[in-house]
Amino acid sequence: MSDKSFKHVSCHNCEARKDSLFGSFCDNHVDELNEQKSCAYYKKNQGLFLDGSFPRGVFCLNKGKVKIFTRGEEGKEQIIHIAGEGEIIGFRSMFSGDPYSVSATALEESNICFIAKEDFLNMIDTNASFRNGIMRELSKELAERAVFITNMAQKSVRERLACILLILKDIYKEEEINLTREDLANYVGTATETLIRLLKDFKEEGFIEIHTRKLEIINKDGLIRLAGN
Amino acid sequence: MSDKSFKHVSCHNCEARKDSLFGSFCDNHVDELNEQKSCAYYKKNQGLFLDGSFPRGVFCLNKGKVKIFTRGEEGKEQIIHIAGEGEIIGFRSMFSGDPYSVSATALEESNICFIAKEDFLNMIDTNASFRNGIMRELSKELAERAVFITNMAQKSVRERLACILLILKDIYKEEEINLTREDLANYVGTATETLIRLLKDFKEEGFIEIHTRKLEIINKDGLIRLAGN
DNA sequence: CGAGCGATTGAAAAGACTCAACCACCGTGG
DNA sequence: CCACGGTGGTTGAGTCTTTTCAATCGCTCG
Repeated sequence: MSDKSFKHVSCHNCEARKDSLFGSFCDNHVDELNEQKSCAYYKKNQGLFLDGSFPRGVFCLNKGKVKIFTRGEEGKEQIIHIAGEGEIIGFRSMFSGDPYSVSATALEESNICFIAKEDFLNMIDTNASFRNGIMRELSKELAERAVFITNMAQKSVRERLACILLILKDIYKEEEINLTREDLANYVGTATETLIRLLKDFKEEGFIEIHTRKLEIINKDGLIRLAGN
Repeated sequence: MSDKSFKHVSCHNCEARKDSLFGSFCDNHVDELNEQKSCAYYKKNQGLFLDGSFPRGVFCLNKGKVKIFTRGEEGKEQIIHIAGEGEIIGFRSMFSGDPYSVSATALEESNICFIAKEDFLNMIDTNASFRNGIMRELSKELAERAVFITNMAQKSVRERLACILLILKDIYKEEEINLTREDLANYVGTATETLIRLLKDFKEEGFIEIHTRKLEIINKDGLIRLAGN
């Protein structure tokens, strides 16, 4: 219903691909990838997949941002990760045979390609270096999540907010961070009201600037000191 | 220094292997595995590896329990996982080339085999079904950790304790749960004192029995209701 | 028998959440 | 062009959970 066709990006000159796990593909493989993938435009807040549904393939983010989240008992979202350009989304569930354990939703207008499970698994089986890249990625994420767990368990909300802002800085690069207060709170793992109060504190302490909805980090080192890891 | 030689267990009749990722190995592969692995006895509190050091291979737990943990800023442990019999430990870091992001320590007297990185990676490359098992395992753990993060972020300490007790029940099976209060607190992500108070509550509410240091779950359904997921 | 670690308890303080109300901006329809 | 409704943002007050600190207890290992 919302598949307004976006420009079909070729994998060959896809900037995002170059830093991605597909980056080391030789021309032949890129050809193949380019034929197999389909391209779609996603509106803000449009879902890619839902927790509990069965995966049919992986998504590759050409342009935009996507939040990966779970839902707790009362339906409250917990954001686990925000994917940026070049990221492959949903490949974890390609291997387990289980339904998705997380949901994914576009945070802004995004251009996202899709590769069918069969094609993806075929790449994994036949391309050892790609496979190793995927395994490395799985391992890295596992390590990241261990740190995340530790932060959640041991840091104050204030420290966690500093951590998350630094992570977001890396994702948004030179752009301003553009998330609803609720999404940000659901990433930090706190109540929206608490988050708002802390943002105000951070502003007063000169760590950030608030441009209505968007955030700009103006004292990265200060945040690093505050975050403490 | 503490390598009191334990009985050398053969992979062929290793009970733990049968439920493990090595379980589907054919006889030839088991032979090979058996020759490659070395076997060692670990005392309680003896470390397998430390965060930051470089992995030289993987560990396979024949008998005992091993805690996997990180350390937060002030050195406080956060337990991420407790491994039981049949688990392969440390294979995540085989792929990334990075040093360990977590530490591992035996929680009780354990018998643990070791497989050199080279041999392990060779198995991965040559044995597709084993490889798939490993990838499935990586994915499963990723999913588990997403749940863990959500629990940490959204549940009260009381609910988290219920969750963790249920997880421990699955690991310890019919045995009583045998952890220091501090380890348990570091798993739940709370202060030791808070944990002790909650254990007392749980006892008074008829969920558990406390035998000095050991815990026994006597109302699993109650805990499930309390944990709420 | 004594040292020391792990377990326990109490009291006070801090951090975070909830609830309730209010504001501000934005797009819509009249 | 303006009033209206709605969503997302903000603020305040009160409450509750959880932590911290300090002290005590009890068991076990040399």
